[in-house]
Amino acid sequence: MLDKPGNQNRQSDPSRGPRFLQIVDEIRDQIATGVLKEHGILPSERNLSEQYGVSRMTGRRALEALEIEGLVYSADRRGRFVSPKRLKYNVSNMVSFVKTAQTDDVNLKIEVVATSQTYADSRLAAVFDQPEGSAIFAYTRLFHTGGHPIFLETEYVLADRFPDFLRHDLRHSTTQILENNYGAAASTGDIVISMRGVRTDEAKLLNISARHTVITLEQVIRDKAGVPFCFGRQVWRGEMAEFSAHVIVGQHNSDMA
Amino acid sequence: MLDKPGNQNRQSDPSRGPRFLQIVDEIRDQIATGVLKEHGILPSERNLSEQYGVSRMTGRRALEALEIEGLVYSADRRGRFVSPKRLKYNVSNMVSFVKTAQTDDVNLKIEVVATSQTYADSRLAAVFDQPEGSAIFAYTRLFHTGGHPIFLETEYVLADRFPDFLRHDLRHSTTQILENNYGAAASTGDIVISMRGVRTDEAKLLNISARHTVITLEQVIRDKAGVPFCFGRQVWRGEMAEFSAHVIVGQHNSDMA
DNA sequence: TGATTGATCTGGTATATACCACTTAGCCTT
DNA sequence: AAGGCTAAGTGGTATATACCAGATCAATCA
Repeated sequence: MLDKPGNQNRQSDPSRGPRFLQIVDEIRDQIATGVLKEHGILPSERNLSEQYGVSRMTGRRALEALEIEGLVYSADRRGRFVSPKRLKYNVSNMVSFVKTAQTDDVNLKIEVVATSQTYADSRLAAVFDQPEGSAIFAYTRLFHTGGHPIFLETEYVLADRFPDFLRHDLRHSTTQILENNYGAAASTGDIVISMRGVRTDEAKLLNISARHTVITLEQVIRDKAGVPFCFGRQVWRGEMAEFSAHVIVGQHNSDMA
Repeated sequence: MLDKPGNQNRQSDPSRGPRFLQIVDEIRDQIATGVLKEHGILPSERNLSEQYGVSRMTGRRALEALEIEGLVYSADRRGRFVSPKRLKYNVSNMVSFVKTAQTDDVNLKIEVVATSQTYADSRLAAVFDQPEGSAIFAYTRLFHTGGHPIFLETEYVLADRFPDFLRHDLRHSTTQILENNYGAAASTGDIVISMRGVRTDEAKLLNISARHTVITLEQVIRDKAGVPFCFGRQVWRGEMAEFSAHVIVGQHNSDMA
């Protein structure tokens, strides 16, 4: 059961900790100082192992550590690249988020992945405070910038209150569509944020491997009267996620488990 | 540069995808069905590799995948264990969070790691809208349940407004202390949530290895007049994190970068 | 010109081996 | 009973090797 004795394999001095972390530090510096730029390609695993005189697996460990940190992303069988800077999502300002992000240097693009008309399951019924089976419009969109996916969003709206909703161009701010065309203005919201492992279908759309973690954000949007009219689930690449919000203390709609 | 030819090493049928993912699926099932319970110990890497007839590294990959998912945590050189269920943090209800969590089945314990009196740097000065160098009380606390760390929190309060603050028992809700002893009631807050790699000092306190990701939550707490009186930074074990909040749409204090 | 092929790159998976630092439990002193 | 020691176990790190499948691109063929 014990590993058998054998030859020495440690290289260079182990005083500064694990070899792969030393490599991580060097590459992290190169990213910080701009030697490696956003979307710039990193050395391959084999290349790195030669550069530093370590085995491929050690070079790989270093690159994987950088991926976990979020500094680097991997494009399957094409190489690893420097992650772009985070996109900041202000939950309290959903309307202008899409607008500013689309005009900014960010150049946010929205791709409509799927649309459908379904009926409320127990969860949606509870969220909207409507009977089960109520007609619901659902649509899934992928947000990305320059071919780089950032997050997936599936939103649900009541079909009765927003007739022909799916006829609008969903590549724009839906909060804006709801406000301009139906007079439904967002006033407050309940959000739940959590971290978990990515699912395979999500991983494919987000262009990440199955071993990554994502941040999920669920939100119920209410009008001035407190009536919920939109429910959304977002799945963010972890390294791209940053959320801010202005919250009310003391009120609690915690029926969102 | 090409890998050289060699012997066959693939075992069993590769039709159902990578071997380590099949192992992951089996163990995930065992956790879901309760065969393995919260804080229950999992097979060791060597043990697992024998059970499934794979190499130790493959067994390791499986266990690491479960760690990334958040289903499993690793206690260095003691083994791997099933993660407890998430602790839900309602940002809109900070006061009762500590209270209910301490009486609940959760049995939340607070350990005071450090306290100090310092002076506001530019960041804190901006947050509190006070001149740089203002006296500040700072304290860091570790929240855990049954020896299992959940998150670290460092909070800052203005020393002038809350004299002798550090004299109170910080193992209780500080929001409550501030309200009961100084009449400072939380009314609204600005929060920022983000995911990143853990730092080594944090990793030590949270009892996780350096390759993990954490969720950070920063919050500025304001009274009824909108005056900020408490600033906090939380660092959560990713798999333990879940946040909910009641947010106001349309207002934005986005000077929290 | 346009499609196909093939060499060569990439990351992903897998095996086998080995040393290390640390924890734990039991045994054996004092 | 308290302390110290040791053997066995654990995860962490590291090397070396190998095969696979997808991506890329240049050379080649129709």
